[in-house]
Amino acid sequence: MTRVLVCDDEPHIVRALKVVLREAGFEAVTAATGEEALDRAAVRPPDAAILDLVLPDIDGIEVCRRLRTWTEMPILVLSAVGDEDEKVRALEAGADDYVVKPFGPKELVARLQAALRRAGGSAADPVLRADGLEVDVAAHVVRVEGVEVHLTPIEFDLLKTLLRHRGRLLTHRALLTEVWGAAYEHDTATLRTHMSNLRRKVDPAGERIRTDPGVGYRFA
Amino acid sequence: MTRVLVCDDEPHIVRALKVVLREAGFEAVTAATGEEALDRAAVRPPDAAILDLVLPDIDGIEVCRRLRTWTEMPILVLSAVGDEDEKVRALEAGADDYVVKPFGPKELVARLQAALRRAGGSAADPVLRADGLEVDVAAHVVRVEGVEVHLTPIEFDLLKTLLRHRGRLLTHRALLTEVWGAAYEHDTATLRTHMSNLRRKVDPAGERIRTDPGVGYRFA
DNA sequence: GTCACTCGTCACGACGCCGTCAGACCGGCG
DNA sequence: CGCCGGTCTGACGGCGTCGTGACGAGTGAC
Repeated sequence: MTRVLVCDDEPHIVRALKVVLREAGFEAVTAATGEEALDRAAVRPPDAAILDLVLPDIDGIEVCRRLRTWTEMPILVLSAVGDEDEKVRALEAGADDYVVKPFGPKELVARLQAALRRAGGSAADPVLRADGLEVDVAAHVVRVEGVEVHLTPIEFDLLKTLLRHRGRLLTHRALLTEVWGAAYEHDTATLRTHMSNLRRKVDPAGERIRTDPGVGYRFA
Repeated sequence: MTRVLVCDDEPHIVRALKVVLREAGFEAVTAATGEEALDRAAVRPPDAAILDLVLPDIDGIEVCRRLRTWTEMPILVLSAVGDEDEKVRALEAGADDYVVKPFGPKELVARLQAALRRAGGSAADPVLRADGLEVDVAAHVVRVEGVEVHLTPIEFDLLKTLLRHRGRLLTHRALLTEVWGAAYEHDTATLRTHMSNLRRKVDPAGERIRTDPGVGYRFA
């Protein structure tokens, strides 16, 4: 689900935005101050941000500018004032849109979706990361310690399945039915071979993929 | 210089916009009707478009939709009415922004620049570049190491699609439906042939277009 | 200590996919 | 009517991927 960071100091606005976004199919992450917004974005980057201009600590424009030093996510700026210079400053600071309160919920969602659509073209896909491992599921790209590694289709599906249930134990049966199909349910020999090949490519040190003897495998 | 297509049926608005844009460093191309705007854009694609919603012949939203069938240029929609449903319709039709009259000239320019920034690079370049490869999508011109290369329509679409999703793996199905249409979904033989021809013309060294056996192709 | 079991690894053969070429078809143009 | 560029099809050699079997290592039960 697409995650949107909402930063506003007025609780009732935050609550309203949360409802609107949830109904439109987004997941809202909230922050009441600029610092908090920057922290949240740093810890787990959202797919877009909605910032109020007036915040208790730092200016919304400054938040926007700092976000832009490391991310290209769509940023919408909200404000109660429609002052033209303010709009220009926000847009020049890297905001994608400037919406004046009061605004309709449908308009906000439409503007957010327009910004996301525009960013989706050039922006990077969501990437699963773990240790020095990066898996871009959409682009079918796997990098180990930064260098790209070629995986065969089966190896990629195997790694994807392991990573999707990161930490959880996956039985042989679960992996075989997920990757090969129900007919291969008991073909553990094949699974061993491909797991070996996968490890050689993405886990030469043997730290990431653990085997639970007699049961299955898990991604640490 | 960045060229902006301005479409409005009120002459004094067009004149005002022209001045504003010129002062901001843009070149303005004008049209008074929707059809004229579509014609001008087709003959020589501008880098962005500003469309009034109310036009003598066809709806501004319809113009927007038709432009979107072949171009991704930033589109700003202007309107005298701030009706929310109208905004949503315009944004869903592919517009990047919706500005309600009356608006300040600086705001308009800032919004235009924000849209251009987001659209790709910073400015006027409809040219996709990678390695020693240049693809001018609008002009249908391809250069390899500086020398122009002739591509057939299919080869051009193929290269355009690969380049637009640079780095991402495109399955056979995705390429076939994108370039040929849904009916050719399983016609991999044709795809192979054209991919071979395309490689001979734009990638004789075999470094740019990669094959993922059993899955598809990608542009490195 | 021995046995049974499972796991990881390697080598090998089979199969299917890939790249390439030659040729047929078709519409546009002179 | 003949030429020509563009597209699709079929055939063929080559190579990558996959599944199988064999072998040694590790582990726990008795």
